[in-house]
Amino acid sequence: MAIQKTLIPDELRYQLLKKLHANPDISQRELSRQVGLSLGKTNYCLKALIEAGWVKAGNFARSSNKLNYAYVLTPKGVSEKAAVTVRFLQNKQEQYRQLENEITLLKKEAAVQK
Amino acid sequence: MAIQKTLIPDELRYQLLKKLHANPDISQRELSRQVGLSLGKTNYCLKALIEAGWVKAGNFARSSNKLNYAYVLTPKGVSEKAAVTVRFLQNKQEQYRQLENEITLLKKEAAVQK
DNA sequence: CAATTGCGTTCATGTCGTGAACAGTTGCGG
DNA sequence: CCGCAACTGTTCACGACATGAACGCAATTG
Repeated sequence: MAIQKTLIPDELRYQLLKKLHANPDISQRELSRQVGLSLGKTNYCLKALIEAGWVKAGNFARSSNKLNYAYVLTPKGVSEKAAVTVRFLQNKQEQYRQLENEITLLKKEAAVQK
Repeated sequence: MAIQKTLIPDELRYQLLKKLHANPDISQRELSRQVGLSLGKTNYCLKALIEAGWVKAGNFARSSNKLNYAYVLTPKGVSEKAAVTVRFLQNKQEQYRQLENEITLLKKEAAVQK
């Protein structure tokens, strides 16, 4: 059986690409803080984004620092960011509709039990 | 350090109390199917509901069957069901508002990137 | 030239969901 | 009566996964 690498859900992908696009010169620790992930998971996701070809880890900070990479979105990464934003939006809108239904149902229940 | 028993979130509590109230004579397997839980977790949650005094496991099905309990809501269980329904509703409405905000933000982003 | 700081990376550890397996009970057909 | 199949609640070994302390390295500071 082929091993299925745990793939990053849209929500995470969206937030990471958004953060990185706005601020490529950011450490994994800082990124993990801003997105609310553990350091280990951030590292894992970042590698996945790089392997997917959406992000490139170049080192340009202060005179070619070996560490302290800059995580820049590739052209593919930019279009993926746009795509995932749209997908994410549609998802949210679907959730929105479902919530509407659930709320009206809940209101009825709450009224009955009062 | 005191061991913190994993407590059942409102959503689960709501769904379980609702199902049990509508149909007390239900097996754990059937309940797990309807609510979408694993058997093990269903068993765990049921015990928690019983320990909390919201549900009583009496055996009344076909001539005092030793197994095949009936899970009936206690008076406390009934009022908790009403309470959790209201809490759950408020929660959903809060989510609803947050989604509204997120969606408008996402729409802007999607428009910019187009 | 230490010492400190910050970096990316690793991985032992703990947490938690899962469902196959088990023992007990009932109902049914022979 | 007596298997036997079909159900029940309960358990627990297993796997999947998140976590963050620890490590080696580079750059900066004193």
